[in-house]
Amino acid sequence: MKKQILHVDVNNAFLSWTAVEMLKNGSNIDIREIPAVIGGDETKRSGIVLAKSMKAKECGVKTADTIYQAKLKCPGVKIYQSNFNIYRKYSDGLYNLLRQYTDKIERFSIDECFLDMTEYLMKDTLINKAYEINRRVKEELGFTVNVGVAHNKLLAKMASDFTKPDRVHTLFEEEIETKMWPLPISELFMLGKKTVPKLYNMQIRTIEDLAKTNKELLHKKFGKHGLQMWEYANGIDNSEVHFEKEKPKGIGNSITLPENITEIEKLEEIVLALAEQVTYRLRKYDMLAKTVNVQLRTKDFVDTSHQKKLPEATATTKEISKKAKEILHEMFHKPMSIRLVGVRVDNLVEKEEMQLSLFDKRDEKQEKLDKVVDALKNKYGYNKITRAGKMNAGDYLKLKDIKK
DNA sequence: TCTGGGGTCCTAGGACCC
DNA sequence: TCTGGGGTCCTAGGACCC
Repeated sequence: MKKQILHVDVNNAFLSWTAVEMLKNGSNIDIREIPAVIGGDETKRSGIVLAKSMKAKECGVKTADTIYQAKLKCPGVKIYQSNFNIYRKYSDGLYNLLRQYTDKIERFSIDECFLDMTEYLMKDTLINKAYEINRRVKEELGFTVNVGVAHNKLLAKMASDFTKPDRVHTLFEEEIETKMWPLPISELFMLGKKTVPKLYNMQIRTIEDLAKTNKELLHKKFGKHGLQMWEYANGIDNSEVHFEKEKPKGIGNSITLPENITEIEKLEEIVLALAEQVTYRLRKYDMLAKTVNVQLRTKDFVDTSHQKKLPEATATTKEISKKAKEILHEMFHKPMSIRLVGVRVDNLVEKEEMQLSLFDKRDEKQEKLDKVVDALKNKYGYNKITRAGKMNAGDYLKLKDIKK
């Protein structure tokens, strides 16, 4: 049986949500109506555009441009700082509205959802529901969404990306040739800036060109990715809407430092602070990690990462930060000027799944200590509680808006 | 004061085992 | 003396997404 899928995509999410919040707080300007962007903070060296208004887009401002570039392209553009607590609130508002239509919702990102509406068997009913969602979000929540209507997730997502904002688009199988095939390959989901030039060199320019390219040739040239791009170009996607809460596969935290660091002692403090955040989140999921990974970015934007297996799965700050420091020392073998430091854990397992053997070596005392600290953090907010020995690192980190 | 931060999945090479 | 070959685990890096 054919699935009935909707993809709901918030238009200029961060900017729209900021606009609605500002209006609610008594602002007399709607930043959706002026040249404006949501961006990081240049003084913290995180100055890139995260979202832009239509007027800013008309000047040529693109997502991920530097704030510096945005100002050049669009003199007088207004810059607003991002605030993920606000985004989470509006994202939840959208989710709660969509839940009135089905429980089978996948939160694909903070501003995108897939809905499995297979219960609405009539095609017209499905399209009517899409328009209803579009209208209700606008009226009840104050921002606009695009809704894509199709028989699989890929086509629904491609459809919601057609003309914006505030639109409903369908992309059923019989519409692929007219609506999707004429588009340039760069518009196809999962074709990024590395693959597109390679396809161009093969004289493949449109999605139709790709759809009609020999599948085996693509397989040979691009491996699994080649098969996937051929299927996507032909509108083939059998994936399910993953509506059940999924546990994360890895958890990471990284920070671009306010200035480059050359001393390993300072890096150690940053690594400890990052490991604290990572393990805090890990424990909130009731999970344990088997692998620790440290990432460094030099002043020249050269990224390296090293990872190591832990002797046993753990979630304690002590063991994970110890391993992270070990890795840091292994990586920092020559003078380096570091711009970004990251710590992440992978190979996560659920805590209950770990059977407690008689020879269990997990440090129960450390776990209890971590639990006390976590409870305090939950009560007073994350940044109120710091650990002795990370004061300098805290000086760097407290500048950032740390997400829970 | 040019270049974020959070993820997922895949690949390729080396180690190691039988 | 012409030294195979399959399988798994581990690691580093790359590509892509929002």
